[in-house]
Amino acid sequence: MTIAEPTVETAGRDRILDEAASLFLKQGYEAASVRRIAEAVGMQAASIYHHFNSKEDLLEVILRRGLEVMTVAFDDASTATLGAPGRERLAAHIRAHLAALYENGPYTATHVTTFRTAPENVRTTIVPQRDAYEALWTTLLNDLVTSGVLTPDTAVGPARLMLLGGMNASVEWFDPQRGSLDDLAHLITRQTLYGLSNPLKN
Amino acid sequence: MTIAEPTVETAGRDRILDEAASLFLKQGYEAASVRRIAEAVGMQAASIYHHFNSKEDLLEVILRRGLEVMTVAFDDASTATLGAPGRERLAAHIRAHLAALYENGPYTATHVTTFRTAPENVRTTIVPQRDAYEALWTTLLNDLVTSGVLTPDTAVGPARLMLLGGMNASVEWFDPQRGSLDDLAHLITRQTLYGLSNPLKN
DNA sequence: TTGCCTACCTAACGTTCGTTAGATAGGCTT
DNA sequence: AAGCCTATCTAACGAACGTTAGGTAGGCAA
Repeated sequence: MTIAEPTVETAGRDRILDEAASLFLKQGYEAASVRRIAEAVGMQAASIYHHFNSKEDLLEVILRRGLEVMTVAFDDASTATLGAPGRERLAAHIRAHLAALYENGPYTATHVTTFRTAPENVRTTIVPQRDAYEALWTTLLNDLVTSGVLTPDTAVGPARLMLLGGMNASVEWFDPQRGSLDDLAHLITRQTLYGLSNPLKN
Repeated sequence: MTIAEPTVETAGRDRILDEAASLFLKQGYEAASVRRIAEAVGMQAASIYHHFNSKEDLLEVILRRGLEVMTVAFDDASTATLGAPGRERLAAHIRAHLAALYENGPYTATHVTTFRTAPENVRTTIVPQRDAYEALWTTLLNDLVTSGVLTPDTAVGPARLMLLGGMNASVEWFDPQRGSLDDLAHLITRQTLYGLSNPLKN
């Protein structure tokens, strides 16, 4: 009994997180009541509070986990393409972000759809970790500009926001059951690098 | 007293719509209570129900108005660039969609951020009108492919969703008070057509 | 001038919300 | 075997929710 709290990690807790994240994703944070979350898990509403201090606490854990899934995916893509050409590195990171959105549970998808309207105190505590993730992308894009892969006059800030925004918006229409994640990643990579213009009629 | 209902259109009603749309945009539909909306307008919660049948009714009117602002903007852009070159037509429609997001009130921005988690019956009644707007874009992009402006192997469906998704996602970061809407439109148009790749190192 | 209609008000309704208190049943430790 | 701890339960709290009933003041029409 040296350190008590953080070592406890039960299956019940993860079940709650899974169901809550799914409901937050589908209905939004406010619309998904603690009672409905509990019902989805198969327990009473009060039992949720054995695992979490409050509904806001539950949301914060979910948002943080979603961010962590993204960050890990980004780092994995970085180490996997350490010496690779710039275009390959970009492709790998796009693919990684999309994988974070559609694999390892609904946490990342819930994060990107719920963060904007989350209660202010929850949002505030998460902002630093979120800025860190965006900084990873900024560094990557800056590298690609410096190494000449991207146009020298690239506006890195807007480019990053458009790219991430476009990928995140795909949660509204892309169904990983119906479409291939690799196809989506290739499509977005190609469109990001070369655009839609017909090269023969430039 | 031939036709009573639809002729009534008061300033009070529009005030309610404005404040409600702003609150739905900032906090989400569920989090923005009727009482808070009424407070923002400067009246009592019960007075809202003199103008609207229910909170869902209020949301539906707002979502529909947001869609109408988009559609009118699109049609205006179409007639304004009837004989123009393909790239100019695309640029005009991108600029028009962004203008719909950031001018004429928060209705369009509220639509694109609130629609996904809106109550199902509200969403259902709006879907046809929404499909009609997306069809406008599909037709435009198909025309641009046929006329050779866009690559023949363009996947029009995903391309449309990425473009609209990227533009809509800009409501999370673009502030029309700080940045120029024309600059944003040019940036998105250019990135959509030509991508970020360095043409010298192709 | 009377009467009606519009646009608000006050008061209250039943429901659902997040949350807490306290009990219980089963498993692990001693 | 005794005691504790974890995970759940039932019951209930006060607050906030969307909504309704009924009243009132002012302007317009007859």
